[in-house]
Amino acid sequence: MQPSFEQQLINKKVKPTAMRLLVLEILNKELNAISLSDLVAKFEYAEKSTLFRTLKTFEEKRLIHRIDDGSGIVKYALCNNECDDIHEDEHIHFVCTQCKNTICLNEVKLPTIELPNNFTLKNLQITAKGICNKCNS
Amino acid sequence: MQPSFEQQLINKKVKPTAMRLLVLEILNKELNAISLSDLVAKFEYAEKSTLFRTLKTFEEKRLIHRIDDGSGIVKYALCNNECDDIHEDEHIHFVCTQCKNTICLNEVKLPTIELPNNFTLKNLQITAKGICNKCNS
DNA sequence: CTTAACTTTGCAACTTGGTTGCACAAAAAA
DNA sequence: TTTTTTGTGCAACCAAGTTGCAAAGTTAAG
Repeated sequence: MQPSFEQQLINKKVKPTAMRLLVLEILNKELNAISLSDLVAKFEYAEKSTLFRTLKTFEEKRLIHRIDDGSGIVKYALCNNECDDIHEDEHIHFVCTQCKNTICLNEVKLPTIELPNNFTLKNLQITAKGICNKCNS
Repeated sequence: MQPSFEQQLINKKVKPTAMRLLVLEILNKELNAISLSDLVAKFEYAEKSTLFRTLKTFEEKRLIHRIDDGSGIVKYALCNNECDDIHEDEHIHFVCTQCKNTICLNEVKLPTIELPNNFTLKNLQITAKGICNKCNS
């Protein structure tokens, strides 16, 4: 059974304020990755800086991970549970060129890449662009 | 034999102004991808908007390609010759976490990725992060 | 050659995303 | 309850990217 939003926050050592609960709720509802502006837009009276700091806290405490999908705008999505330890955002992101949504493809496994001599790989960031399942149907 | 800078511009149907020749020269010297600000910094008296438009023109006329390496800052690098037709930036970019340079790895071939059902792939953008050959030696 | 038409450049100004300082409110600790 | 810490709201700022406009430069037409 899913822990409550409040419990989710407590588990990650984040004090569950009203603001944070609201943001967490939105992130849970949201299937796609959202940006700070997206988030601001979901509130009637929004304080950008507070939301910014909320996202920052969530990221530091590993509730969410940051996504750079090549749009130039940072987006965020909830972490999977595994994020607890590694927090390496080790999955592909898909950007639909039609609906513009950014989706975490957790199930797709990362390929191995052969780098030239003397290059050391720390981490791979892959963004696939195309048409998503919803726009295709 | 390499065509002159002027000839390169004419070939791509770009009027070879003094400004553009200077920028092309810089891009040719530069091994790594550079941003607009990087470019501005290379001039004593620089007009950001002119350089911005120069890069834009170069990109439209396919002399250079745009790179989003996850830094949030757009960078540019000269196209290979093949860019004439496809202009799909079909190679991996490497970002060195030490020297911060962004390098086009033209020789590394792109992996194939299996997307879930109903996703159509148009294009893959891969950024590898780690330590580059220079920093490693 | 001279005027008209178009292109490029320089300058200022603006937009947007991201970020910070500061004071006040709220919560936790003493 | 008082002190200390933490969170929030507001204003302001920064950097990257971008645009409008007029002056300068180029090219084409008469």
